[in-house]
Formats: sequence, C-alpha cells, structure tokens
Amino acid sequence: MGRDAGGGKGGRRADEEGCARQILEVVPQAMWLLRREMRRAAGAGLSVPQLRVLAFLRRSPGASLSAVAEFCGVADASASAMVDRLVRRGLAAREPDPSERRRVRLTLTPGGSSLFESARAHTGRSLAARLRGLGEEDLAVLADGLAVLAGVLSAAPGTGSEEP
Amino acid sequence: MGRDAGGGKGGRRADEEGCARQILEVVPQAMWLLRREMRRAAGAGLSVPQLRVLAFLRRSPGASLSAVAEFCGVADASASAMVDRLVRRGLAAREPDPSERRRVRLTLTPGGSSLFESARAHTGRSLAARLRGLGEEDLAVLADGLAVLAGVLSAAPGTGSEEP
DNA sequence: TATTGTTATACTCTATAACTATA
DNA sequence: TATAGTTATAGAGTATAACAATA
Repeated sequence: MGRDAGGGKGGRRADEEGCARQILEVVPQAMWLLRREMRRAAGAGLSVPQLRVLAFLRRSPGASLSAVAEFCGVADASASAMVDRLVRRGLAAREPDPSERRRVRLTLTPGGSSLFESARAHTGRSLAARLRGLGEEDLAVLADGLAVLAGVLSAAPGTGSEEP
Repeated sequence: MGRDAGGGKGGRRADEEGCARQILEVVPQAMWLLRREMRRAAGAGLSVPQLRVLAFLRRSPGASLSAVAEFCGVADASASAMVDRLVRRGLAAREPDPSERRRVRLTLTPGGSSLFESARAHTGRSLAARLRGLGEEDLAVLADGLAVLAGVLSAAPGTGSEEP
C-alpha cells in the first residue's frame, strides 16, 4: 500500500515535468548534505568525488586512468588531477602497466583503503541516523524511488535532447 | 523495469543502512547528470549552484546575502563570491538596504530572470525526456521517493551525529 | 560589542588545449 | 597516425581567517 499510483502518498498522478522539477530541487540539497557529512567524516577530509574514486578503485583494483574518468563522468585530465591528489596524499598508487606502458595501473594503498572504509562508514551512519525517523513504510518508498532513479541514470544517456 | 514494480514494491524490506548506501551511490550520479545538462542548457553556462541562487532570488527578491548563504548551505564568504560572479555577469543586482546599511538587497536583473527561466526550462525538458521511458507506475514511485527524501533533508538537521 | 558583508588565501573540481610517450 | 596520460591554464565552488562598516 505504500503509495501506489493514484491513491496514496503522492495523491496526484506524477508527470515527467513534475518529477524533473523535484529532481532539480532535491538532488542538489541531498548532495550538500553528503558533502557536509563527508567533510566531517572522521577527519578524513575527503570530497565526494574523491570518495567515489576510492570506491571505484577498491572495486576495480588496477583500473586505468580512463576507466576512472569514465566512471566519474569527467575528462581524462580531470581524473588525472584527482588521482594525482590521492597519490600525493598516499591514498592511491599509480604504476605503469608492464604490458602496455602507456597505461597506468591504479590501486588503493592500505591507508587509502582504510580511510575509505571509515569515511564511508561514518557517512553511512550519519545518513542512516537521519533515516531513523522514517517508518518502515516511508523507508520502502524511499528505497524504491531511489532504485527507479538509479535506473533512469544508467539508462540510455540521451533519450531526450541530444544534439550530436 | 527499474526495480520490480510487481508485488512487493521493493521486494526486500528496506533498512536505513541500505537506503543510506543507495543515497551515497545515486545522488552523486544524479548530480553529475544535472551538472552536465545545465552546462549544455541553451548556452547559459550556469552551474547548479548558480541556478539555485537565481531560483532563490526569483522567489525571494530583495533577500540578504546571508539568506542566500543559508539557503545554499554555504558560508557567507562563499555566497558572497557566488553572488559577485552573478553580479559581474549582469544576472543579479546588489544594492545596500536603505534601512539597514550593513545589509544588501539582492535581486535578479531582467537578464538574470530570463536566463534562469530558459536554463531551467531546458534542464527540466531534458530530464523529463529521460523520464519519458518510465511507466505511470515507476514515475509515481520516483515522485514519492523524492518526496520522502525531501522530507528527510528538511527535517531535524542532526538527529544523528551532531557535534555543536 | 555584535552583526553583515567583503577580502585574502588556499584547495578541490572541472574543462579545454597542447604536449609526451607509447603503440 | 592513434591512444593513454600529463601539463598548462582558467574559472567555479568552498572554507577559514582577517577585516570593514554599521548598529
């Protein structure tokens, strides 16, 4: 019974325009919360993009720079700069790939790995604390909504206004 | 087929931890989409924070700098810099409040107003286009989920780990 | 003195363009 | 030549700290 199209919770039928407006309003706000929590996280001093890079490297050790760039959706040069900061901080390691010497193999250092774990745990905990006020019901609604959003994001990059 | 719309709504019971993880994963991705769309928006060349400031000033003409800072969740100095860029671009106007000369009254210029309109329209349209693939059902799920998220964001700033 | 804003400084994120070193 | 990364440069966002002007 959560919300169910046309009945509860939402009340009015949702339209694309309205959803778009909601996204435009809610997402930046959520982002700011994340950023703030991350900054506070156990003195980690990690930015959201940095956390994402670390997460990616943990999941894909030995990834190339362009893989990072693609995952992050940024230009190679931007990714290079981000990785460089992580390397300088001793959180990531960068070494040439022996079989393809143009490539670099990126990995987390032990320090990077543990910082990532604790930063994510902290952020997760403080988000979870905020969510604690929600009932079982609303929590499910939120989870389902986020799942739909995730689906939209990974779907065809430009079903809409694409000018090639 | 985002998630399973059939039957259990979410299937598994949602827990705070899981939702937190979802937020941490989905929100930055959504943010990057917004940013990209905004950058493309009709040559507007507006950033997401800039759009938010413009939106705020349209809704609250004559607002003070600290009001902008609070709305954006940034330090006064940061807001001052943002506003300054908008003023230099001729999108916003800044004049001292006659009755309280420490304060500034911020407003949109006609140019800022119309740029805001068109940028938001463009971004809204391209988001809506992406959403077009969703069924009535998923759209409602998304809308409700976003509404819950918005509630969480505006709720008690720190039900969790708050160190004043 | 307390409040409102600005300046100064420093970092991160990001883009584009030009360059290096492979292949 | 084409590909993988880096460097150079520029501008936005953000924070903190120091300052100015007004109350």
